[in-house]
Amino acid sequence: MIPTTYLLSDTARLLRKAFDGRVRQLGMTSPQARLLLILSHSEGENQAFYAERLEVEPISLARMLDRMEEAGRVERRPDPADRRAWRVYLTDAGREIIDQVHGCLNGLEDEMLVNLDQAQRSTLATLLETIRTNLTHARSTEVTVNG
Amino acid sequence: MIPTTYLLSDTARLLRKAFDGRVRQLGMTSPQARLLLILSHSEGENQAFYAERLEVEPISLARMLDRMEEAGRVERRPDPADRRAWRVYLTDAGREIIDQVHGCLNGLEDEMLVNLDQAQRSTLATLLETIRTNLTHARSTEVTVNG
DNA sequence: TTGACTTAATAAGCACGTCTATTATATCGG
DNA sequence: CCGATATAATAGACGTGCTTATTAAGTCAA
Repeated sequence: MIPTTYLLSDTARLLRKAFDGRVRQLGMTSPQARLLLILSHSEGENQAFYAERLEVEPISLARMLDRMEEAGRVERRPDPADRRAWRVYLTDAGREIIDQVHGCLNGLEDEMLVNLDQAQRSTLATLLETIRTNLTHARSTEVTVNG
Repeated sequence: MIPTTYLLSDTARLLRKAFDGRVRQLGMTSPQARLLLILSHSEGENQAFYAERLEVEPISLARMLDRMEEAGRVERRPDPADRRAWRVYLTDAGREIIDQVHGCLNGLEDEMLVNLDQAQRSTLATLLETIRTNLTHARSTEVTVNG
């Protein structure tokens, strides 16, 4: 019997691998692709905003931006109201590949959920949401398990 | 609506974080902890065996072993029948913390699955298994090596 | 035996994530 | 205004994973 912890992290690793394989042809990695999608809906915020959205540390986001800026997909512009902060924008080149990223993501989702009907898919989503909530609150709340 | 791909990778990241936090007190990381558990059941195999078990590349396993050997938890011994290979063993120090690692893992699993009854837990396991299988066979986009 | 192929392990270099520490700037209380 | 505190971003060091390439050794066929 495989512990659910292993099962979950294994599955996620395979997912990341599969997504990496797809978006690699676009010259990017999966976290970068995801940031691009977020930018396509919420452009012009500061780095802390995107770090929060991706649920990574600000420094991790900063490193990613360095590489994506170098690749010419995004650009930092100084925040006119806060000299500490940068505002992040898509470049034209970045904007042009958004559709392809969407294509990769949709294709992967289809592939991943093959053999699962609509009911199973929504059950899965619900279960994962619960676990995510459990893990998010794992630090603050000590919960006892009964039966 | 959050794509299931995101939901899954988010949840896994939180899980990894939570496990890291637990085993950190034992001076190790979650992949190291997992390798230790595998070793406690299957000791004395070569590196390729453990890489396969962890489903990582041999080089990733080698780097992990470097650090764990340095930490005095495992040791490499030359394979008497194959001068290319090393056989991997737990040290006494490594063996002594196995129980604590088990404790971390069980505690995490409980925490993660709070609010899910037995039926939901087994549904989750089944769904994740299906997805894992889907992703394992999702080599269509991958460059084929052997035709 | 020789030569081709495979396999075990490692090296180099990169992406991504963490932690801790640091710099610069905002903000808030007195 | 000033000092304490908080926030935005970055630097350094590290662990884990990948790809690609290399070395050494085993294997198998001619």
